[in-house]
Amino acid sequence: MKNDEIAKILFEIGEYLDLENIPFKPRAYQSAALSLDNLEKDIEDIYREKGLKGVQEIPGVGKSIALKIEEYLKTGKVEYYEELKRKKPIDVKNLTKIEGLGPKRIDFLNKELGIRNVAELREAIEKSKLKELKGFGEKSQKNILESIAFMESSGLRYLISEVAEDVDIILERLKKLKEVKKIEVAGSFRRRKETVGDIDILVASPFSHKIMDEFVSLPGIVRIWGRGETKSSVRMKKGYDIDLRIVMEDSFGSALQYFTGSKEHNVALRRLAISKGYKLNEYGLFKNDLYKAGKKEEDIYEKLGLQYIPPELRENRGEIEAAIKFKLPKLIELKDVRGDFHTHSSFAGTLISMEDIVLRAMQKKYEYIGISDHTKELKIENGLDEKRLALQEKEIRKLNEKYKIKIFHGAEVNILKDGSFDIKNSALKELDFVNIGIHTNFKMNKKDMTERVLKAMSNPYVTCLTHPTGRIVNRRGAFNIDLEKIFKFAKTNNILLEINSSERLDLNDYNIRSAKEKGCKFFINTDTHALKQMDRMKYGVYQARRGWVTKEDVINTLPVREIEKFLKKK
DNA sequence: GCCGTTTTCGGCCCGACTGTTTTCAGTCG
Repeated sequence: MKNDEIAKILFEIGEYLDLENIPFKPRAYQSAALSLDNLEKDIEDIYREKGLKGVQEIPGVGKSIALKIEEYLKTGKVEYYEELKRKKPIDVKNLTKIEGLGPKRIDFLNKELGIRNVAELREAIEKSKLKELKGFGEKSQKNILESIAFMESSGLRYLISEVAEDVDIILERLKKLKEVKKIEVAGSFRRRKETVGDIDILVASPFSHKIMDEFVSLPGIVRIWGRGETKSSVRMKKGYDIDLRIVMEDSFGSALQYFTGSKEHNVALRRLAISKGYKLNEYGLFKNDLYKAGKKEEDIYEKLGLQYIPPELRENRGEIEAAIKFKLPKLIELKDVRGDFHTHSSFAGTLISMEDIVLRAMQKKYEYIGISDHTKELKIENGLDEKRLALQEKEIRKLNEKYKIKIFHGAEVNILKDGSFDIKNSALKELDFVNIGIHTNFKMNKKDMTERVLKAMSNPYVTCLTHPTGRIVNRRGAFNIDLEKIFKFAKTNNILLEINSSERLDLNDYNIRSAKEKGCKFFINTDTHALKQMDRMKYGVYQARRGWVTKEDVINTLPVREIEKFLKKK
């Protein structure tokens, strides 16, 4: 989609204008960029269908920016942007990533030392030129150099599943202190964003010394960035930072709201507060300087006349408007899930027996469990052919007799390059459910890939399309596919879409929401290849929540009788 | 440059911290 490309250009225009110290325009460009980034529809389609007027309907896009978007769609370039780059050939995008450097200082460094990019900045520091400048010194020079080094060594964001364990340990340790009255994780971790840059932990307490002492002596810390009365930061072994903030109990709710973000949500919320004659900050909600709320987060939303907004929805993607009308969906919860339809057993490629899977499912108090091994094309997974699938059926029947939990027999069938399957319909017919997914030939153009998947979905035995975009967070991007068409087809033909809880997290939050809006239903599955992975269901549920999904949208929340009916219809 | 149940003109979120100053600009979240 051109959306990203244009968003990037608009964002950078904002950064260049920032360098020139122009007020307000930078924000205008950057909010238009954000809005474009969040757009569900393809900007090219919008322009084709509704022209310039349609483009102007995008929030934050007025006449001037719409014209620039049109120019890009027609010529592949925005002259205004090219001119800004010519005038100031500075790599603003990467320079602003360096901590302690913003537009003003970048422009200053360019004027004083002619610095245009990170490499030249590093060179200047190595020659100790920076610290001679007005407003810079030994310390800022050192900090900048460290930030460059860190950026070059990692730069990635972390999956929440990668940091969750550390977070749990820290919370448990700090909770034990009697000085800690309340404690919560805030930031993007609390919003359950798929990846986080750092972790924010918030504590309510009147005494802070002991808490800070404990915090900076936690296991896994490699360095301490700062240590103050109310705020300290540490760098963890894995490479990310944890910030701890201590506030008074009366401000805990407002601080939690503030530090949970997102930034965009907070900006919108504060605007709303102002329009109602309030002032909102991390210390509380005030009217005429009188404290009105702040102890509990819920009170702030209530005083503003809003339904409580769960953290997962706080992205300024319509949640405030919905909360004004008390029309927020009741989001799905982990406890609503009654089974898992994507597990791989040792009958094919993994090390876990079907019985292990069944026992683990019972431990989780599931009502049912689906076993879905790969089919034969996936040699590496020892994929099953028709014969072995029939053998597996016998084993599963035995297990069904032995245990109370209902075991469904399925498969994860490969969608071949031409959209056909690597296994016969006669075998699929015998299964309780059929997942289909792409595991090979990722590199196709959008049209061919879409046709391939649509053809696969037209097979009458298909229950669910697994990991529909093929992406793996931080590792592999989505393949080219027209999701709008896929979602429409899924809705019409009653095919479920998978919310995959593994590091794929596929569908992602945006796609989930757009599928839901088209009336699609989902499976949330773990894609288990090792027993422990059956525990990651929660990450799929988080994504679902971020996609505004309710229990009713997810088929594996149904009681066993109803899900049997659902599957039999296929 | 964008936007509108006080406005088509005049606003645009806000407080803390850092490193540098000697009262504050710039940056961050």
